[in-house]
Amino acid sequence: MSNRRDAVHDILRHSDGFRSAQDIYAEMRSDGAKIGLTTVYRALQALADNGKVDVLRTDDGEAVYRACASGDHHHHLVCRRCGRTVEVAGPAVERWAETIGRENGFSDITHTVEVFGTCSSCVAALRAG
Amino acid sequence: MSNRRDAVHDILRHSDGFRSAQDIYAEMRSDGAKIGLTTVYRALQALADNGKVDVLRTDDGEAVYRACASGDHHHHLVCRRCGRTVEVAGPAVERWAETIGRENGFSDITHTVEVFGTCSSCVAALRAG
DNA sequence: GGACAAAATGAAAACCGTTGTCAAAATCGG
DNA sequence: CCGATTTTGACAACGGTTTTCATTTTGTCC
Ligand SMILES: [Zn+2]
Ligand SMILES: [Zn+2]
Ligand SMILES: [Zn+2]
Ligand SMILES: [Zn+2]
Repeated sequence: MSNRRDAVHDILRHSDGFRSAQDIYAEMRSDGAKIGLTTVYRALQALADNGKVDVLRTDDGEAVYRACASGDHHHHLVCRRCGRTVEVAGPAVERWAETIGRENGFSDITHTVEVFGTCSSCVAALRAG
Repeated sequence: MSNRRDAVHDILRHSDGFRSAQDIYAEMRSDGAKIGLTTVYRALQALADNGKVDVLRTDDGEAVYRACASGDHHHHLVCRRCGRTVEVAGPAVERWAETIGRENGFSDITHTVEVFGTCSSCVAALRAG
């Protein structure tokens, strides 16, 4: 039914790192797709609401999206240069967050965890410079 | 020298949780201070650049600031209802982030970690209805 | 104290990602 | 088909932040 939503989802599935709405919109337009920016935003919102994509905020406040392979709770190791992203599990972190919350009398504990670095290919590229 | 910067810093020092620029501006104005919003933004930027305050982004992309007691690397346990914030250390998380990065061939590893929950007083307030 | 240069200030405009509006277009149901 | 419902997208509006730039304050040297 919702062909547009699927189109947006497909773009994300074929991307490695996190992508912004405007980014996705630009790619779709340059691919000849007839779609409006509003619709891209709406599709991303719906996908995020249904847990189909992960969302996070860049340092400058922009929302970026990714269709992750894992549907389970996980975190991300992101190359700050090329955006390459690896999904990682962190049972120790999950336990730590829960414990630290409890110890301080907090309930309904959630957390956000992201790891950044420079991936090996980017290091190589920099060396070749 | 920079009287305004200190004034902004003071507001943060007397606040418990994270505060937004507009929030701080409103408080200063209602306290009779003669200051512009631009200056508040500039002061916060400078304080953040000098590592005097911690910054993070809310879910809706707003930047919020806090003058933390600890100058060392630490994370935050934040009440999502009243904003009360506890500074927490997580040596296990530091190690985990470093390891997971290394294992995937990443270097210059950094991370962001925040824990959210409902603090005990908020739970009590909710119960009292 | 002046005089002048450099830095700080703030009102208003510009910026930019995002959301709301609403009429047109596509889709559905009968 | 035909009316009802949903989806779409151009455009305007919004809100937080940054830029601009003329004015004010501060620092320095005499
Ligand atoms: Zn993910
Ligand atoms: Zn987790
Ligand atoms: Zn802190
Ligand atoms: Zn840490």
